[in-house]
Amino acid sequence: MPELPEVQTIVDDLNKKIIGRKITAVWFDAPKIIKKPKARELEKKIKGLKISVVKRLGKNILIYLSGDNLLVVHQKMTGHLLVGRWKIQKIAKTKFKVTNLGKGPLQEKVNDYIHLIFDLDNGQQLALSDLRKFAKVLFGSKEEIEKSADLAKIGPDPMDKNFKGSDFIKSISRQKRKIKQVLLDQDVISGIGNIYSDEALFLAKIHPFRPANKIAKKELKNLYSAIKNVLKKAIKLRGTSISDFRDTSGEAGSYGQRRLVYRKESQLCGRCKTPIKRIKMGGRSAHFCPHCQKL
DNA sequence: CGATTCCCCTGATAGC
DNA sequence: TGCTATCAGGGGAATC
Repeated sequence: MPELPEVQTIVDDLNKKIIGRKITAVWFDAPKIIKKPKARELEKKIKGLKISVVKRLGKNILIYLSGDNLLVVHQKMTGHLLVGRWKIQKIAKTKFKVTNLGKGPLQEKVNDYIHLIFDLDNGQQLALSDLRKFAKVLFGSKEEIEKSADLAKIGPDPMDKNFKGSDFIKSISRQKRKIKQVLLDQDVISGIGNIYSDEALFLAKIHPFRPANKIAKKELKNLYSAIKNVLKKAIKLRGTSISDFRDTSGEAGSYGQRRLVYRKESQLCGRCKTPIKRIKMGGRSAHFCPHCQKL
């Protein structure tokens, strides 16, 4: 599932591939993914706009367009932004078959779940694939979208140079909730999801269920470094593809092979050889070493 | 305030 | 074989 490193990989790709391109047409077959405005309206308004720059805000992909417009994509769990060329065939009243015209990894089944395509003025296309249809698309004036509830509350970015250890300690230590939950809260700190919260807590030797306000300053400092280090490493390796993440060319990332605890239940801890445990909290699962990570 | 539950959706997997 | 039930999971909303 795309978290900060995966989203950063997409943003970096897009900045190489689609800057300066004009959107010439829009196709969609799952209008519910487009939350704002209505799909038809988005189609009408976005045609002719030129892509100026792509940024990341938490796990959101921000595609800035001419005329001070902004297109936002949140990939949620199974969303993929892809650049390529596809052929669309109507196979029933509301059913379509999307086939990749290029070669390479995009031949995979990711094509079966493409629900939104932007035609670009160089013959390329920007496509949104999403098996679960949880992805979210927003479009409007830069001002309106940036101020919208979806983006306005998003907390500081752990990769931001201005986000200091002292800020992290301050915002975390006043929370009573379990530390894992706090790390997943996008309003407290943005970009971290299930994978990297497990990895960072393992590195910092903190049990995922420990109340955030019961963690010593020194441990929080370690956690701060752990988060930065693991995200940095994952960005370098272009993300984790344990689930189904792919970059804009359909290529997998390789952090998954280096992961320490995430989805490694009953495998042995790399530090102490204790079997890794998996426990549920709410609807999510936490993976950790019951020996190294103290409650 | 915090904690829990449901919902969105669909492929994979387990049980019968 | 083929059906049904359950689960995963980001994030928002509703409820306790």
